[in-house]
Amino acid sequence: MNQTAPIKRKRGRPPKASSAEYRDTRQELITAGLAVLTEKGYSYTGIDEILRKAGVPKGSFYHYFDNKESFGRILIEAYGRYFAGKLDRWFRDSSLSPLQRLGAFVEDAKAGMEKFEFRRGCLIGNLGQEMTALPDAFRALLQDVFRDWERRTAEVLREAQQAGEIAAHTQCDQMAHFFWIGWEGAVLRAKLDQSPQPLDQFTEGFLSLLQGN
Amino acid sequence: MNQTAPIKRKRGRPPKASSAEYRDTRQELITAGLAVLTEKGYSYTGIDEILRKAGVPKGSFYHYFDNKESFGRILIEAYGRYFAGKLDRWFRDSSLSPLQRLGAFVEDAKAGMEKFEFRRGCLIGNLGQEMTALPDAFRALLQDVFRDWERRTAEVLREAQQAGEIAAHTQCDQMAHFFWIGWEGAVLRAKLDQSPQPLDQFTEGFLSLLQGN
DNA sequence: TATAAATTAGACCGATCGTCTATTTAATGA
DNA sequence: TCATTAAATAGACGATCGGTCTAATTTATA
Repeated sequence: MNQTAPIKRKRGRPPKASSAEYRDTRQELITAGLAVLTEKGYSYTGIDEILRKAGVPKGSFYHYFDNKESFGRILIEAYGRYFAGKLDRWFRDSSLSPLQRLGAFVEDAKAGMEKFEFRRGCLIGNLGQEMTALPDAFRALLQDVFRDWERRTAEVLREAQQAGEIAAHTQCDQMAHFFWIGWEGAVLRAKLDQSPQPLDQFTEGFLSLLQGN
Repeated sequence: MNQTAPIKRKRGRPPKASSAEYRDTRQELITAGLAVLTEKGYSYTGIDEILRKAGVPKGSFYHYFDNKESFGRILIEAYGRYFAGKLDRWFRDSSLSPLQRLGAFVEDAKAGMEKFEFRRGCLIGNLGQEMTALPDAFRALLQDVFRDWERRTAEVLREAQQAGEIAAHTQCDQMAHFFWIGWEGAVLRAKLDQSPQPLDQFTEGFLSLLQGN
């Protein structure tokens, strides 16, 4: 996010000593790309805007990436991994009960949206919505990410079951699927309303569905 | 949708007799605009694409509308009205119980998505997601539409309450809000998965939340 | 019959899109 | 040490965007 040093970007092959710079430009493009695409999606976003944000000249982009589509694929995978890590961080926190872990994730996600004044949403949700305008190859990637997140969520629900927090007959896989269907809607609405309220409202409903109010 | 007659579009002032044609071009632009924007959203869609789809030359667009933003506002309002009518049609069908009316709406919406092979979603949801890339004036319009749909939905829930289909302590306004938060997520996911399954999954969860299993 | 109103035709502008070639700099191998 | 190659940036390129504008055409109106 922050430019730790005002690195001079120079033409030509970089000196080997500072080989840190080699990866830097590429990583800065990915970071800037995620920032912009979580806000505005893929189709409408121009490469120029990402380059401007990263302070990288246009020629560099096509040195590090084949084209916009390839860049998009890399962003989807990077975001999927990033978010899976975030899920794990909370879902494996044994100092909390399984349902509390779910609640802790929600609070974290809320804070994440608030931090950017609800301008940034979920990359996967954004791209899912504009799927008809996207390269076909994106569909399977986006579906894979959801499958992964749902698998992790189902796992924490099964732990809640074992801990007796939710009924034994609860169908955890289906509930995890339901969560991610509705959660993306809540993120969308939070962006529209510029408020965490939809995230809370959906979470409350989901928890009360889990516990059979 | 279908061109009922192969109307010849002519230059010059139209004859007064067929004053139907006066509104025709304007209406065809709106229809084509809705078709494209429910698929791809606002920002990435060019006016040219809408004109091509409607078979209308560019000069006509700026005769009927001030600019793209104004056109967008008109589409939001048109879609809001269109969908409110669809809601009313089902929610006021007294041959069905209140909860059955909700289910009938869901079936109708599912059929609507299937008809276009899950390429078209909800205009309001689409625009909500890309809000950061939209004219500021759109925000309030989109929120108004959701408020309107939620009001109509809360009404049918209250009727379900009176009919004893759901508990008396159910907070109908909140439940209607929950429905529309999650429903938009389900539409998004149905588009990604090209399947009605997410719509069914969300509806099943919502109904079971309502009935407090 | 002259003028005004309504509509379409399509050229045009500056900006921006994604892509590609040329240039510059440093590492490498003989 | 010097030619060659690898790594990176610079910026041109044609296509297309939203938006505007003038001209052309047709009918209504007075």
